[in-house]
Amino acid sequence: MEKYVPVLKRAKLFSDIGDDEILSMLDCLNATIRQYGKGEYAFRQGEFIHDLLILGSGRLHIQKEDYWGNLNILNEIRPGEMFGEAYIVPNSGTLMNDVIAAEESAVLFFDMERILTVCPSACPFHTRLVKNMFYTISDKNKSLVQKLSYMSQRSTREKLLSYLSDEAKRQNSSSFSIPFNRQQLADFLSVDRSAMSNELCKLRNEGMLDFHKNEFTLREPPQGHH
Amino acid sequence: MEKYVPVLKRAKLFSDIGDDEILSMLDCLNATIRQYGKGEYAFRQGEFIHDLLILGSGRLHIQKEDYWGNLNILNEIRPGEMFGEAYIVPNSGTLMNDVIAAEESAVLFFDMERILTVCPSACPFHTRLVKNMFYTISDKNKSLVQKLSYMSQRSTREKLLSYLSDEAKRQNSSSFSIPFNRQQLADFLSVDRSAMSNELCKLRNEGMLDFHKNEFTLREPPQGHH
DNA sequence: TCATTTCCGTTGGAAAAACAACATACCGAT
DNA sequence: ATCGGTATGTTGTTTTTCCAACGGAAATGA
Repeated sequence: MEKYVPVLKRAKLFSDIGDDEILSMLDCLNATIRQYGKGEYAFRQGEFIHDLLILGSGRLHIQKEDYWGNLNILNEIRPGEMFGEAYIVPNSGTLMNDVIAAEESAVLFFDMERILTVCPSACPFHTRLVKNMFYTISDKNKSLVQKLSYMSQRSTREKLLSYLSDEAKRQNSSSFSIPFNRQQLADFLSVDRSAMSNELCKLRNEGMLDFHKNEFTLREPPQGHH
Repeated sequence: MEKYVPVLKRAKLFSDIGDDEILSMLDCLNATIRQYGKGEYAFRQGEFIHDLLILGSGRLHIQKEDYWGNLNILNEIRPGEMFGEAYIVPNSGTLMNDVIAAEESAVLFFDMERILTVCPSACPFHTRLVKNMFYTISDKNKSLVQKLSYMSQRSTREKLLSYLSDEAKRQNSSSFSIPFNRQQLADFLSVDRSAMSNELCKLRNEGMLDFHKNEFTLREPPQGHH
């Protein structure tokens, strides 16, 4: 169990909690480990999840298979990442996805009841843990809402403008850089790369913005333009 | 303050907590109220939020204005709903949206620090509150992830299939009803209603599914079909 | 330096979605 | 049953996106 302390130390859930405390909390939280071989299903659609899960080592894929058997990889989980936390809620129903080990992996199981039910005195860092938990989920929540606001735009142009506009706000400057190359940005916005590239250049020609590589600058559109 | 107890009682955050406890917790959590007139800005893009917010009465609109001034109503908040919780996280940056009172409204402010820091003994329902908090956010999180998985599909057809497939899983039957009419479903999936209606009928003609009104049945596609 | 690879922009044709306009079915009220 | 309103389905046109293919620029590495 000790071998995973360095991984957990970097996990948001345990930020600001020291090595010793983490180790003692693993006990307090009733943590257990399960190993999965490459290609093995860790969880299947339809299962109930009762524990908070953190990947200790390896790599997991969150996959979805629809009614007609079409497969779709939704997400890749890296060591230290928490997952499945949304399904621990009572009456949240069963898992809607499959979780499969992309390589030999170890998953840590934490008893959720113990995390949320504060122990009387044993763990002084329990409050810290609850806060981290809340912060982690809230953060995820926030980025999901933002992404959704881009994706709900109908056209590639609008998707780009809403995303870039938000980044300008977030970085508090009309000049900013983005953490994506073109292909990644296209994937993030769920559009075709070449079409997006084309649209970006149109926007530049119209004077809405400038860019080179992943440095962007938003501009006031020329007067009289619609 | 007492007048809002019935509203809070119905709020997920206070579920399973009695009237008396709610009232005493309002004190414990340092709750305050602010009133907003119709059309007044409750919060503006760029502000920091430190408190958990619940709408006591009225109606709020979450709006977004982009760099070029285009307005977009993202969400409508009803009494009892919690909002802005994602921005309480330290270093989460400032609010990305405007919040405007669509009608005369009252907003309750709760001190987040006090919610997450468990008081020694005074509030026996504090643990319940923390759980509710977690459950509420997780629930939201789950539905966001799901919606995102539909929206990230490129075509209307794929959006429909992934949504309907998920509903079949969730209701554990290939026959199920959905909580939307056509226009609402189109809005939910961010597509054009008539195009979606058209696509649904194509799918029916291909033998993939059947429906009338908001009752759907998924079917195995006929053999030999691609 | 040269070869290889990756990234980015461009183009044209095919496919799909949006849009507008209309037809039909359904529903509630009188 | 009739009327008005709403929800849904249908069709044809316009616009947009997707897709595949290509060329040049920049980065990488031998």
